Amino acid sequence: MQKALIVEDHPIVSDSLINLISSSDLNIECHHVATAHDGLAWLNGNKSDVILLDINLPDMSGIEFCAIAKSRYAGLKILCITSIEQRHVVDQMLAAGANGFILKSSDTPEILDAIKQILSGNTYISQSVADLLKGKLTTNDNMPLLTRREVEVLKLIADGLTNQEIAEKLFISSWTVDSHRKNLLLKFNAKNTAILVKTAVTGGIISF
Amino acid sequence: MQKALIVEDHPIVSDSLINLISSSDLNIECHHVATAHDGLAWLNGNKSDVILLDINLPDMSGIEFCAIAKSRYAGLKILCITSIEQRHVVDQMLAAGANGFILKSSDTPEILDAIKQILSGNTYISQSVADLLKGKLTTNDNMPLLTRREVEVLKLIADGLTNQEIAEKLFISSWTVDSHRKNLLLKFNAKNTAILVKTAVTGGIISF
DNA sequence: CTAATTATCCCCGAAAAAAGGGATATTTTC
DNA sequence: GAAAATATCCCTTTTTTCGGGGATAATTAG
Repeated sequence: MQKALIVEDHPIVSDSLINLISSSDLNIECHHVATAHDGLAWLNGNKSDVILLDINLPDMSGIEFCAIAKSRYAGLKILCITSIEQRHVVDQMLAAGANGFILKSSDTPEILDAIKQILSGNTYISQSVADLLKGKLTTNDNMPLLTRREVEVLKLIADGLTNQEIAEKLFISSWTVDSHRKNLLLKFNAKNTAILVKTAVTGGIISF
Repeated sequence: MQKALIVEDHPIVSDSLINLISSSDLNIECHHVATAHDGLAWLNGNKSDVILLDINLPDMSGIEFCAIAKSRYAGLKILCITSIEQRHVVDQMLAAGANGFILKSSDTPEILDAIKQILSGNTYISQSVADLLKGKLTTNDNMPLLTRREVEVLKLIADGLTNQEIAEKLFISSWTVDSHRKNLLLKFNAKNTAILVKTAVTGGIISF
């Protein structure tokens, strides 16, 4: 008997997952918590083989939770289940040590398959997520590839700083900031700052 | 036997809903579609008593879908099920004629209760949503209250239009647009367009 | 090592936005 | 009906952005 911990704040989803697993051929016992805090508390005293993890938790980002859990319990497998289909989240999640990644929009059999795969030591990435990583971008992702500096400048622009202010903050000339700004407008094919920021935010490049 | 249409693009959620309803004491037959387009097509030829509607659909906003469905089929009841817990969405949804509103984070019994309530002609609003409407704002909502015109102008600003272009589009003077812009900056306490747009997008006032 | 990319710096002129004033008509709300 | 909110229009000055150039170090990738 293996054990799974479901960290998910939407009962409708967690109920479905528990039902799915218990009625499958997997011999897994599920425990369910709704917050990252409760999840970490439960791990501290209970052995788990796999965590089914929602990215949007009320008290902590799934990315943080994943990083913490992985650093404490080496053998633990983490399968992320989310509805966010944006590249940067997948990147960060995998960097945090996630073993698998599926979307809520995945078929239910795919979820069971993913659990089997990661329990046997593989990394499971659903096709739609794999497409994202390969840059095939099946859905809404035509975000340009930015350099580190450009992202940095973009965030400061979105925070309302002027070229001059950004220049002072980054210890560079305002001419340089202007160059980056122009490149950003070019890469995003944006007419002005307003639509540049909007595109960047909706595209997930700027979070909060 | 009454009929329900589930409009929801996440199989994990729709499966759970179907399961929930069929194993309840409600005598309801469920039909499931994943897109707004399919939903409208099905309604055009099949009687439905109630729609369980997700707000985030791939091809259309749930708000639009709600407005269209309500205008075509007067007796139809619509229960919105979403994870978005922001005030403006609730407002728009109710304005579009929704009969009920619950969150995905609602307990499963609450969902059945909501269906019963709206089928018997009541409007059901879950406690957490009611709290939002009362302005208690349990989570993150410090968005200023905007007028219709301000929202209109804000969206066009975020789309990259200049004051002059907005003026032409709305058949008003560019001075007027400038006034609205100033009020927006004031209400959002924003230094410039960049942070104004960012705040509006992350706050959910501008969708896509 | 070479080529490409990235980061840096520079100039100019036109366009737009921001900050600062106003004012008046029309709705909506009380 | 009166008060408040909303939408409209107007002007000036300063700041900032945008479009169009250009150029040179420092990395990075092949």
